[in-house]
Amino acid sequence: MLPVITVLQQATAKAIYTHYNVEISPSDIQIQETRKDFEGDYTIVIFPLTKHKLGSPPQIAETLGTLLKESVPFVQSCSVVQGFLNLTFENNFWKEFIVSHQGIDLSHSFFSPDEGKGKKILVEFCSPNTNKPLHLGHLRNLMLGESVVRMYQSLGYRSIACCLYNDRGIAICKSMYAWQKQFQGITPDSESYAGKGDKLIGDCYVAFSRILEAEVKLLTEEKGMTKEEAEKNAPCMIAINEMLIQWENGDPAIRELWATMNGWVYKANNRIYERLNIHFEKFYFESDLYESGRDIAYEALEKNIFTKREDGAIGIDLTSEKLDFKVLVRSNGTTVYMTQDLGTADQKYDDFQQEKSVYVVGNEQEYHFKVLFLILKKLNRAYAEGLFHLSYGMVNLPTGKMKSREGTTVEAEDLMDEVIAVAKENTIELGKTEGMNEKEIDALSTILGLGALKYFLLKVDPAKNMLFDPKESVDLHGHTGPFIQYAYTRTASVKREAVNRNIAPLAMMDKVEEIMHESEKNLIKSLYKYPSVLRDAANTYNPALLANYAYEVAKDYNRFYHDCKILMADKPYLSAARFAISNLTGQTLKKCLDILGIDVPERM
RNA sequence: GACCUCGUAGCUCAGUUGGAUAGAGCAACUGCCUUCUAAGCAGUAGGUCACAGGUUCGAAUCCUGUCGGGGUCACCA
Repeated sequence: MLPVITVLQQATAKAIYTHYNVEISPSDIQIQETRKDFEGDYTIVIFPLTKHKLGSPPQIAETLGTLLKESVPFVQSCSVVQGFLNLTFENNFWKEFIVSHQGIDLSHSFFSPDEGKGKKILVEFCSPNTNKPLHLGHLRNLMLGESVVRMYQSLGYRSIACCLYNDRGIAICKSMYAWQKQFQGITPDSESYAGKGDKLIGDCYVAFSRILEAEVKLLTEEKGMTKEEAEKNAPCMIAINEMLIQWENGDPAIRELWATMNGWVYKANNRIYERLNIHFEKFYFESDLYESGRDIAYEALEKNIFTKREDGAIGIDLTSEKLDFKVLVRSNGTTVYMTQDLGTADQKYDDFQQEKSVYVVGNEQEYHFKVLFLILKKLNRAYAEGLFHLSYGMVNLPTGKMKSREGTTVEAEDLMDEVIAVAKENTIELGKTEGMNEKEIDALSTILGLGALKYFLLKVDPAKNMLFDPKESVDLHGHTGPFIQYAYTRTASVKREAVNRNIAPLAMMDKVEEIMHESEKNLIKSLYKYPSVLRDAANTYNPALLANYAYEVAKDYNRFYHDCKILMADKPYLSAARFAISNLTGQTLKKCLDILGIDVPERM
């Protein structure tokens, strides 16, 4: 079944051709949903056609309206308001949609079109350092990445979630050094850490900053050094640089400490991924890949794609692209961050031969990825066309920016615990927990709390910076995850109740005039849009589109629920129709939330 | 300084490739549970779409400039 908009575009283009003998591409016909204050379902915008000299807008609209009524079976009537041709569909069109989709589950092609079948997409996200705990920013990243994975899965793609650990380098050495100095013998299992190795590492990292501060203070005050000199010459800085060299030389003791401490972070992060219901299929490690681009650089130099500067540095001149000369191998022979990215990109393609490859990384790295993708294109990589940087904005707090050095970060897991606790409080307060045991209450609170948090992060356009208000993020009313979850539980409740009432399926011969209450029709129209919303959201890598759509459906359902008796309607066919609509709503909401990584309860 | 990006109701955000009278939620006020879950529904109030020009049948949307927020401009990651 073609989407209505496509059908109408084609029919309109054809009508214009037969009547005016003017050829217009169907995709140039502007069609939109009719605004609420006007009569109609879809509207053709006539103004753009005036440039083909077909007459005045009202004339064209009248003519096309008449022709469309004849050629498109489901167009019942039309009205012309200025340059807009409003089309009203036969109620049968909407009923047909409900009849043919009643009782479908999430594996139905309506929810899971297979247009991406045989294609692969790789999504890299989270990409944490191993020297501090995941924070609020990572949560936004995680939710975006996971949603993109699931959107493409729903389109039939083989969708692969991967995560690149930045597990080596000077920052890691800082935590290691501080542990040696101040945390000897302390492990995640020590009393104050309750198994949370990421917190221990984070504390080490902060401790290093303190050590450095103290040493710098000493050097500036007693030896009269400048701040820069002091930072360079502080004993702890000398020590970590030494440590980095030892690491690179494979010093067993250093490597062992490194592996142990990273292990603490992996364990903690894995627990968080698990709690968020996020599953990475593949982990990459910087420690395996950090030199992997060097060969590519030399190879490119041979092919004259890269050049050697007078000072010996190898890189690529991008001034013709209005960018700078980008160094990829330093004059001392070492590689830079982007060199590693070249190697990693090849590695990914070797592993998966994907058509599309997405990097979910904050917008501060836009320039980096612009250059990286351009270089890969110039290197003629087969996968270069499928690269996409899903760039997202910062998450700010009401108190200002998060800064790890100032301790104003919000740690991911603390936040998760908090939203769950608040959800629990609210649930109990509302008296919704009657008949539930403690375990069930906790399970529900988790679904609601995390649902609120996840939805809060996903409803905002990824491109934009957002403000994270902790109070708002645990809200259960209004434009929130729990609001949508609640609408779902209503559909579930109706379904349970239906068993007692012998609701027959809706049949095509059932009367239609009466089943088109306004709030009923609005809901059906919203449900109908699901596949095109999914496509838009996937094509633009924007889960917010789906998040806002789910809210719209939930709102429409709540109005429908309020206005129309579902199981207790006057006529059996009314109940049948409404029950079918209710069920399709339930599945749609469940599917949308699932793509957003949000669970639904069956009652709340 | 150069480049990128954002600026919509008191606050947080929607607003399709330019289309009709710019929409939600929160906060405030008012109604609605004897009925499938009121974590809901309905209503009131709230706007110079930062500002100034331009493009055109038509601009929150496109162009130019100004102001303001954020970001990036490494042989850092």
